[in-house]
Amino acid sequence: MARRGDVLELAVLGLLQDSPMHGYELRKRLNAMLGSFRAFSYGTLYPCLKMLLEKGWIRESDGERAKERPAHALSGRRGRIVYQLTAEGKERFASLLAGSGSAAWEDEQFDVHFAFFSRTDAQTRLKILEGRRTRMQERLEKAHEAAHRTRERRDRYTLELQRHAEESMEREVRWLDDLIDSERRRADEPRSGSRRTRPSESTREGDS
Amino acid sequence: MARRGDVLELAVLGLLQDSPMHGYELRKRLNAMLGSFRAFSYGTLYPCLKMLLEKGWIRESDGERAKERPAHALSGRRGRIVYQLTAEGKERFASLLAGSGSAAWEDEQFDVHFAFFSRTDAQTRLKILEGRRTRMQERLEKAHEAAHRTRERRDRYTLELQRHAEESMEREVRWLDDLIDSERRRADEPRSGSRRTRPSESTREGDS
DNA sequence: GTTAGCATGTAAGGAGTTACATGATTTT
DNA sequence: AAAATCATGTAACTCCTTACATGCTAAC
Repeated sequence: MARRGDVLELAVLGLLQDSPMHGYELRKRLNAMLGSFRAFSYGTLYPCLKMLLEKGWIRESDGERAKERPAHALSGRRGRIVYQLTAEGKERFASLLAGSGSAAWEDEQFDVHFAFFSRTDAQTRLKILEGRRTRMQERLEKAHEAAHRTRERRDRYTLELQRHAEESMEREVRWLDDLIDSERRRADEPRSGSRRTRPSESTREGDS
Repeated sequence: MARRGDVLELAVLGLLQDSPMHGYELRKRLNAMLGSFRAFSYGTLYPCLKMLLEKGWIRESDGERAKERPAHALSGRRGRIVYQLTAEGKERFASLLAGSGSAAWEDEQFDVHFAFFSRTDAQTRLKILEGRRTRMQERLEKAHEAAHRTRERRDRYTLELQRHAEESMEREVRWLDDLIDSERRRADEPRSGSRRTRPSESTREGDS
C-alpha cells in the first residue's frame, strides 16, 4: 500500500540494487537520476537510511567499502558507511515495484517508478503508463473545461498561462501514447515464444 | 524580501483586487487560476486570511456581501465572511509585485507572478521573464551535462526520462523567448504620450 | 426531515529543507 | 597549516494536507 513517503525508499532500494554505496554517493546518484524534478537533502536521506536499517532492508557492509572506485583513495576514508541490500530488502523492492497501485502514477511517484522500469515487469509497466495517461487526460479535460468556464474575466496573461499549461499536458499525453505504443510492440514480438508472464528477468539491459 | 510562503498571500491579495470575496469562493478562484500547477486547501487558506486580517491588509466587509451573485441566494447565507482589501493591502500587493527579487522566477512563485502580469509594470515583467529564462537555461545545461557524464550505466528508460525532461525545459525556454520578444515589441510601440524610462534593453541590472 | 452542498475553522501530522555540529582526508 | 571536499548526522522549522468539528441553507 505505497504511502507517499515511499518515494525515497524506493529510490534508495533501487540504487542499492546496482551496487553497495554510502549515503553521500547515494545522494549524488539520486539527484543525478531525478535531478530535473526533485533533489533530496541529507536531512531527508540519512533518516531514511536509518529507517531502512531498522526495518532490516539494508545493512552496513564494512568489508565492501567502495571496491571499484576508479582513481583516488582506495584507502577507505573514515566515516563512509557503505550500505548494501539484504535479502529482505530485495524482496521489499520487488514488492514495491510489482504492487504499485494507483499511487504509482501520481506526480510524486511516477518518475521514480519510471526510472526503474528496467526492473519492472512488462505488465506493470503498461499498467503504470496507462494509469498515468488516464490521469493526465483527466487533468487536461478538467483544465480545459475550467478554462472555458472562466474565459471571460481573463486577461492575456492568465490566458497564455492556461494555454501553455494545456499544451504541456497534451505533450505529456502524446509522450505517454508513444511509450505505451512502444511497450505494446515490444510485448507483441518477444525474443521467443514466451507468452505472457515473464516477470523477473527478460527485460534486463546490460549494466553494472 | 519575499519569503517562500508569500505565494498564497500574493494570490489572495491579487484576487481581492478584483472584488471582495469570501474564503470559499476565493479558494475556488485560486484553484481555477493555478489549478494546473497547485491547489490549496482550506487548512492553508483560512489561516492565511486570518494572518492577512491581523496585518491589516484585508478587512471584513459585512455590508458588501456578494452583491453581484447572479442567480441564486441573494439572501445572504449565514457564515460568509466577505473580505476586501484595505488601503495598506493595496500597497502591500503593489510592493510585492514591484519588489519581486530573484524569488519571483523560482518555481514556487513564477506562475503566480505571471498570473498577475496585467497589474505588473512592463519593466518588472521583463525582469521576471528574463530571470526565469536564465534560470531555465541554467537548469537545462546542468541537466544536459549531468546526462552526458552518466550516459553509461543508463538503461533506455532513464535515458528516455532524461530526454523528455530536457525537451520540456527547451520548450519552456522557447516559450519564454516568445514572451520576452512580445514584451519588447509592446514596449517599443507604446500608445504615445507616456515618457518615463525606456525598458528596451538596459533593464538587466536590478536584482535585489 | 434528511441529505447534499456551502462555509468556516482547527489539530495533527507528513515530507522535506535549512542550518547547524562534527570530523576525516586531500589539496594547495 | 589552511582551505576545500568528503562524509555523517540532528534539531528546528516551513509549508502544506488530511481529518475532524461545526453548523447553515437548499433541495428532494
